[in-house]
Amino acid sequence: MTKVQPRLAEFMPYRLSVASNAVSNRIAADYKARFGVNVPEWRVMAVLGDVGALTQRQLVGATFMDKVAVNRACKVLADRGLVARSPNDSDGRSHLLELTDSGREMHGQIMPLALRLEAQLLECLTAAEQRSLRKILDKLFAQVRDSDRD
Amino acid sequence: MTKVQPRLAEFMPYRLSVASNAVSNRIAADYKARFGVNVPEWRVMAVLGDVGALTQRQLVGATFMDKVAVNRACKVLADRGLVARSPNDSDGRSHLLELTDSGREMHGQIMPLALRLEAQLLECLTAAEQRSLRKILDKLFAQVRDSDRD
DNA sequence: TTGCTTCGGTTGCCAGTGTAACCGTCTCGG
DNA sequence: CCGAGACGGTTACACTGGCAACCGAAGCAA
Repeated sequence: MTKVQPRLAEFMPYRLSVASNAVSNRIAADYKARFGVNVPEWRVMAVLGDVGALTQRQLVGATFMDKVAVNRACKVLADRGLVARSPNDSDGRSHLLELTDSGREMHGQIMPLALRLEAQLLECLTAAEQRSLRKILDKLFAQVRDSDRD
Repeated sequence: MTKVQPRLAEFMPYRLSVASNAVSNRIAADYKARFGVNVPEWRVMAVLGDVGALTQRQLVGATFMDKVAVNRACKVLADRGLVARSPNDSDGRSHLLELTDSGREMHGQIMPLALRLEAQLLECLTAAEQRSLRKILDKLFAQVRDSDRD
C-alpha cells in the first residue's frame, strides 16, 4: 500500500477491451473485404442460416444486439437480396426473415471463413485454455448482467 | 460433420465481444455518473497519475488509443482543469501533460473506484481463472498483432 | 365494440470513434 | 545553411452504434 500505483496495463477491464477490440477489428476487416458485410450483418446471416426464418425480435434475442442494429442489418441484407421478408401470419406487426438462395450461398462461404478465422485465432491457446476462456467469459458476462443494482 | 451448424453463440470472437462490451459499458457508466469522464479520459488520467508528465505521443503508446482519441481526451481534461500543458523544451511540436492539483485529487478518488469495480467484476472468478484470463488475453492480442499478413 | 396498454418495428438524433488532410517543427543529407 | 521528408499534433469529415420518440398492430378488460 506504499506507492505501487496500479498501472493501467494491469487493469483487467482494460486488457479485455484491448484484446477484444483487436480481435473484432481483425475479423470485421476480413468480412468486409471478402463479402462486404459488417459485423451486425454477419451475425444476422449466421443466425438465419443456422436457425431458419426468424422475426427481428427473435434475432435480437439470438445476437445480443440492439433492435435498431438488427433492423438496420436486416434492411441492408434485404436490399442486397440476401434475405427476404415474408409476412408473419400470426402477427401483423412483424415479418419473418429468411435467407434467399444467394444469401444461403454466401452463408455457405462465410461460415467456413469464420471457422478458419476462429481456429487461426485460437491456435495460440491450448485446449484447456480455450475451455477456460469460454467458461470465464460466460461468468464475466453473467456477473455484469446480475449487478444492475448498486 | 453432418449437419451440426456452428451456432453463433459458440463462436469465440462473438462471445469475447459480448462479454467485453458488457464489462466496458458497465464500468463506463460508473465513471460517467461519478466523475463525468468517459473511458479515453479515464485512461489518460490513470496513466498520467501513474507515470507523471507525458506527451500525447507517449500516451498513445501507453493506452493503445488512437492519437486523435488521446488528443480529444486531453483537450477535455485541460478544459476542465484536470491536466495542464507545459512546453516541451526538447521538442517544440509537443507539450508535456501533467495532472493538476485537482486532477491529482480526482485521480486519488478514481483509482480506488476502478479497483473496486475490477474486484467486483473478478470476484466471480477463482484466482487461477484470473491468472489464466490475463495470460489468455495477452496471447490473443499478440496473435492478432502478429497475423497482419495472410 | 371500445379504449388503454403492451409490443414489434422504424425513424431521427446524438455521442463516440476512425480516417484523412493539414500545420508547424524537427531531422538529416547535401 | 537549406530543402525534403518525417513526425507530433490538430482539425474536419464520415461512419457506427445507442437511445428516445414515434407508429401501427395486438392483447385485454369492461
